[in-house]
Amino acid sequence: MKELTFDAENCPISRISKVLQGKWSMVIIYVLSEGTLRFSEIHHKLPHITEVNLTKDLRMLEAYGVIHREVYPVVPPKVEYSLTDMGKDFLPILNSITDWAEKYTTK
Amino acid sequence: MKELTFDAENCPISRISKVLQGKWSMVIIYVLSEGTLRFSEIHHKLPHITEVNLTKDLRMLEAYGVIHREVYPVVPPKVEYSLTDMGKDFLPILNSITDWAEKYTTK
DNA sequence: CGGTATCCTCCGGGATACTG
DNA sequence: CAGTATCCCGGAGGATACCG
Repeated sequence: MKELTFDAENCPISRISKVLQGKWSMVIIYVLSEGTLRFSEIHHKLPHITEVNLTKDLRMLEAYGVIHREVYPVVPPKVEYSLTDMGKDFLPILNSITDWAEKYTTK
Repeated sequence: MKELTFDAENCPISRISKVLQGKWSMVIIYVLSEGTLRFSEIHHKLPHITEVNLTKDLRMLEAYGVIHREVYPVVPPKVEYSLTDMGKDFLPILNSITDWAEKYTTK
């Protein structure tokens, strides 16, 4: 493995950990893996997260460049979320994590 | 991708997310990737984490089966930490995450 | 429809000091 | 050496209500 320092500046793990630390980050990425979704569609798939926190997490993922937010200036409002290339590149990792978790954890 | 439900009971992502949510979890796994380490050695490699939280995280990782804690009944105390098979299986994932973070984030 | 505003609680995580 | 014991604080995340 590569040699790393363990501060947020130089360590890629520390740098990206904020994204993965969110309770809902990975699940949001997962539901967006199937394609573009509107805010309400995401919320419908993830009813356990509140609108406040869904908004917060979506903005955070957007800030990190994982997802793209497209606003259509229509009435009623229409906003679509989709994975960026960065987000799509995370999908195989997410699959690995899922497999790993399934192998070693039990219901 | 597989079909999942998104509660901690049935969704492997949700089930394992606690492990990855910890600020230091992944870095601890990383430093243990090179081999067995004593408490003080881990702490030396990760000086930014307090002993309290290092202890807490180590116990959590142990509870999830990611690391093994071996206590030697000697004076002064000697405790060694190492990765379990589950922990070792996570290393390629950790590498992927590191590469992904390096590719898309900047210092 | 896609959010905000507000309030509240819990706990992750830091700082410091102490111990078997 | 390998932790505990306390104290403290910010912020994650939930609940509810409201808005352009």
